[in-house]
Amino acid sequence: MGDTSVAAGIEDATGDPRRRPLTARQLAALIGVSQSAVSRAFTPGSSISDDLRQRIRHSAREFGYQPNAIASMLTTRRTNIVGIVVSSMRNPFYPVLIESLTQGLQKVGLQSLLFNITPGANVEEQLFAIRSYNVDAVVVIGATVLSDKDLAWATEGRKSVILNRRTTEDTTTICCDETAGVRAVVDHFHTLGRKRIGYVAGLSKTGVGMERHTAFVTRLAELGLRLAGTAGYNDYSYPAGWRGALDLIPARPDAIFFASDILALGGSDALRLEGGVRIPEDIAVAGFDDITMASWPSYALTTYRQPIQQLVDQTVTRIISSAESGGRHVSIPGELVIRASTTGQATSSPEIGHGGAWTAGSDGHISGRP
Amino acid sequence: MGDTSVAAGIEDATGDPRRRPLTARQLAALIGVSQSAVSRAFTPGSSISDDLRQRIRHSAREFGYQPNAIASMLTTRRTNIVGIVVSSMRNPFYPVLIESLTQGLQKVGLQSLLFNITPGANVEEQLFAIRSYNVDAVVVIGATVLSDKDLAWATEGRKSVILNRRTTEDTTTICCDETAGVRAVVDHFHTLGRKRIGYVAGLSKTGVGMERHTAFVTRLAELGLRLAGTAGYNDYSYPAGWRGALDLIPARPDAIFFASDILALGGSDALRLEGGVRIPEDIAVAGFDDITMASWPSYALTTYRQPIQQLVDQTVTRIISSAESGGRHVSIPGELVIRASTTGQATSSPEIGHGGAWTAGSDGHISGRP
DNA sequence: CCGTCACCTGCATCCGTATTCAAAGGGCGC
DNA sequence: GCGCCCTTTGAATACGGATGCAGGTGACGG
Repeated sequence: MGDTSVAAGIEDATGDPRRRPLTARQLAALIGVSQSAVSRAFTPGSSISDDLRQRIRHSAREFGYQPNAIASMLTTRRTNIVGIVVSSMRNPFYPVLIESLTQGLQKVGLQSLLFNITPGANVEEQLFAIRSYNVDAVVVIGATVLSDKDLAWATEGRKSVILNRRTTEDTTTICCDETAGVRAVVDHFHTLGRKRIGYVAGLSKTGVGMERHTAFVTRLAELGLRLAGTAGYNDYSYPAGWRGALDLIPARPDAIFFASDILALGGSDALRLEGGVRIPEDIAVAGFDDITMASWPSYALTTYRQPIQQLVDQTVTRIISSAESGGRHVSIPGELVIRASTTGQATSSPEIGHGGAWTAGSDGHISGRP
Repeated sequence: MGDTSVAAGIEDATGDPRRRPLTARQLAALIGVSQSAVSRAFTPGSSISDDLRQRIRHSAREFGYQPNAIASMLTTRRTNIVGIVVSSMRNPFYPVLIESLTQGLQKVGLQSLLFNITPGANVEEQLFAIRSYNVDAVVVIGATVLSDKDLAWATEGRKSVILNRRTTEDTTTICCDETAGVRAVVDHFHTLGRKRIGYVAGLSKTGVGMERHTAFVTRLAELGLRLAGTAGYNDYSYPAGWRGALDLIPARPDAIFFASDILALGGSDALRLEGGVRIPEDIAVAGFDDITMASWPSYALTTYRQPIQQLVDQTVTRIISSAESGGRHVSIPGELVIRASTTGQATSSPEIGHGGAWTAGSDGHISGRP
């Protein structure tokens, strides 16, 4: 349980007795006030005069005092830490989501403790860790590795938000509006006159994959379109998309919807490089997520953009609000992004986000260029 | 300093008085032993009989007791938390590195607290946080946003490892052997008979970019090859690679070395889609890192693979060892991965890592396929 | 049979801060 | 001038577990 730590062998970094940081009591003694005063100087909303607070904070800077967050966690029973549970960052959608989430949390003074739950590994140990670290909230991203039971145990007694995953447990889940997204894509195919539509799926279990698939089949039926076929390899990855697309070729689809962009990228390459298929002339292709690469001119992938910022905002809001933790299912609409993989219209060159340009002569010297 | 927390407004998740978890003292009372005994039952290597330990741990499971990690941090002065400082996860190399690192740390019982330092943002606040959370060690990944001074302050008094970045401070840095890598690539170009080689750089300051550039120019000179030109946009990104590659076309290179894979991908697309260049017939292309996408058949990018697992292993080793924190520069060789972007030889289809295959009929029902 | 010693166990104390409570000080109205 | 109340401050205690120290037990040798 708690003693599996090989790091019990972690040792002190400095040979000499590491100078312990100043404590509130010491600082208080130095400047002739009480420890309480020091504590109050760093506690927003506490009863202390502006004058004293300024004086103490000034001395704190001078002597290098910083409140010990660990100690205050013990008394306040709040860690200001959010546990982020994730099972893989291989799908490019996740790093961006995690980055946004981390930054969103930072903005409100929360830190992110990352729990990487890998399939075969020490799942139980990690779940124990989540609990013993007393995180204020848990955000689960995908992580279909975890059973609903595991999930419930990990989030028991604390706020939690589940992103991009379904669960039968009574917790808040926040997702992009999968159904609307899938419909938008299918409708787009329909508008373009495509009749035989194939589907390449990702995971089939607790993820949002099932929903996308259901919505897809439903919408197809509503529009009277033909499901050319379905393929999937229980994995959201480029190779899975590659093989899934090839599997569908015999069914002669004129459009393929991939359950996620990363699948679509693999599928597109397979179609073009191995299948000899032209996109979108022979087969139109669309994905879901709008990862960075979807916008690369080499793919120009039509896709449904997940509203990352809003997903994050909602997540942060629910974490810092006092709302009961009971289950709420938030569904946020995304946005259909139409690119050449369905329309064939060329896309413009990518734009550089930031940073100045510079070039250098053949002598290798690099010089600035405004 | 410590009071900027908007999350001070974080509120209790449950309306009813949240049942506090069992404490060691309570458990001790329940089973008629002392609190010390409970503590020892969960402290490896402490003086306690096997019998008692088993009994206590058994009751702990029964009553749902778990040691409070926060409380033990206070007395042991060890958090078993490693701060991971990162500035962006946009370059696909980083998510994989972070994932590996997190898992490597987990294996030895360490958790990862993620600090996302963004350019314009609350850098100072984050640095304060790193210190006040008393992390046992700090791992800085890239993060050229931070000045050497910031770095020193954040890592002061604790173990630290800097990955993929240079610093004048006296800390351990662990990098792939940039020089060997660049040489391997240049030599490869040379072997292929390429004579006019261009270079597309990334960041120019504290990153490893300068080293790669220096090594490149040096090796070129040694082999008597011609530097066709250098371009760069102070950014490791696809668009930067795109524009950098286009900048070089007038110089008529027959090979281009990109300072990182993500640049190379953008560059390759620019060359093919906008420049009308054939790869590798007209221009051979190589990158650095070996990110996942480099192996995609659409790019089949020759590159120098960073030894991620070894970088992680070294990092973890240094963190859990008692070695003095003084500066050591570890340089680990990677591996040249030759693909079609230089040789033109076709690459095989991508392989699916895991997960079973399944397909479905046109009725939308998904069935397993072994 | 008693002394010695190794091994366990409990008691008391400490980690560094938040917070309750009481007391001190100041301002104000009557 | 006095009482009252509000603000500000310090003393004391709690948070939950780790650990030094001393006491207790049993084994073993002499």
